Amino acid sequence: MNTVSGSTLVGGGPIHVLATVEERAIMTDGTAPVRVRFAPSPTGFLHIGGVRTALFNWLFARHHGGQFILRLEDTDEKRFVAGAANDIVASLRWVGLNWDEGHDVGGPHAPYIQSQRHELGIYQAHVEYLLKTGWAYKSFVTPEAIEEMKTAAMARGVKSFRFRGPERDWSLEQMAAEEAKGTPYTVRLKVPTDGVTEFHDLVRGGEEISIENDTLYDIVLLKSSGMPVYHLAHLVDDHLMEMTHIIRGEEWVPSTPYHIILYHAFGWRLPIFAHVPNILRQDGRGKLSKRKDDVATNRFWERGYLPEALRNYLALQGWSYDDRTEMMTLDELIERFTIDRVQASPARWNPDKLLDMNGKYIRMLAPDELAARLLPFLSRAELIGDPPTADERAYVRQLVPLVHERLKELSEAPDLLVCFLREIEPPAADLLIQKKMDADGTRAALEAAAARLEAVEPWDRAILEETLRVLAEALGLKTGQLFGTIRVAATGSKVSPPLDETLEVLGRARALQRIRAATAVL
RNA sequence: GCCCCCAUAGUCUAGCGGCCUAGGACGUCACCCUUUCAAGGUGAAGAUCGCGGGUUCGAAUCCCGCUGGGGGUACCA
Repeated sequence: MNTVSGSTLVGGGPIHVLATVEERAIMTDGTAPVRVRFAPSPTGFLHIGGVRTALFNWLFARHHGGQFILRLEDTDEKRFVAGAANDIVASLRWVGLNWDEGHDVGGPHAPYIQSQRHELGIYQAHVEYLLKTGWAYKSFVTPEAIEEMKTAAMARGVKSFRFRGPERDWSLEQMAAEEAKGTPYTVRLKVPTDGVTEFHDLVRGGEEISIENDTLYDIVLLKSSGMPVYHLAHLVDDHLMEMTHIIRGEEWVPSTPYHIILYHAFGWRLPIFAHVPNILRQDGRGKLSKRKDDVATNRFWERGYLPEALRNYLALQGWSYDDRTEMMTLDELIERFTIDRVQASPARWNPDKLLDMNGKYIRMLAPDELAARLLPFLSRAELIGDPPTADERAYVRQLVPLVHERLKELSEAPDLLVCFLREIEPPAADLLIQKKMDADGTRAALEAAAARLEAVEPWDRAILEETLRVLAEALGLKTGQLFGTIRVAATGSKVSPPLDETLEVLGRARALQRIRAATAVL
């Protein structure tokens, strides 16, 4: 029996082809610690769908009082992107997830980065075992040759080509001889050619998912570079790291049979599988893609989304609690999240819903908190300093009530508040002139308003409103007409927070100066 | 092509044989509130539960077929 990194390589226990119903129950009844993982590949920014899968794993672990592990699967040398790991970590933390074990926090099963585990020889040792037991073989056929075999087979009328290496029946000696010649090779799994492979899925419930082995092929386990492929590496690590449940995207369902066969080959007990539904694009045509959709998690912050809103929305992509509860705190999600309520059918990305939820979360924020979250956006728009001065902070805090229930994205704040933080150009005459009014009437109204506002005491929104209402009546104007004109004059825009509050926060001097400047335009 | 999975309004979903004249949310529309925009309130439209067969006294709920959608089909994960 080989021992690798302190873990038993191959157990001598019984082969569990399927975890029994009883075992599945035991593994989630709290008597056995639940251990799940999120294992992203550092090939770019973290996809929003990845966050959803991570969230489900995390909620599952927390719900059952188990452990959540982060593992980096960087066995693809070609697609590796420097810095991606940092982005993934930052994105996960941003939405509020933490992990009990991982490359950055350590843990009893370190290392948690596959390239490092590869260097330790972990995968190679496991492959040796498969080779020795006849579950794998070295294949010297080149990719080009396989391609030729495929076209030839198709030409012969074979409906689907399943590659099985001619070396399947070679002896270890034959393989060694070929290897000695220096011929490059891959190691492939010797997949049974008959019978069926079946497994149970927590999300799909009901019957076992069953696949005819003759529709499978001999997958590569070790690339010619010696680097393991996902199918081998993730499985060895999941076993060594003692995962009890594998919660992953449904795109893995088709390759699960290979994994079952591998577990069988190693004589390991199966973990429990739960394939969570994909998130489809808005139009339903395919799953969200990095190329076509705005799915970079790290972009949601700058787009003005609150992590709690994104997290809540994501929790509802493929999972629901009941027929009406949608807004849930982290603790509520943990308490309520169970796999049996995860949907088997794909969800669809719905930006409108996310936006609505974000608005709701913004409205739930305490004013001080919203002010704090708004500062970076205002700084980025260069409306305040970076970092902001104490005066700027205080002023922004004053502005919060004006936009609090009007924001759906924090990123909208600069546009809404620019007129308070910057001087404005005098507005165009046609903007100032309200319905059923003309230039003369508008000028007269603004002049009268300026006169009244000059004298108002104190400069308080209730007084301001009352003053202007009285004025409107005196001028024979509708409140909407007078307020509209002053609004444009004071803010440069037809849309603004309520005029009384706007004037109050603007201050008498600036308000009057702007109204007078506008009057001059007419 | 082959294999696998899925199927309730435009979208997300509740429903797990009778509580359903199918509930909630987003979106849409109308009205109310109102100084604009939001927010909030009220209400409406929108689903013959994809289609066709069964099982059953009874089916959105169970079974089969079809259709449709999605996923997979790499020395990527």
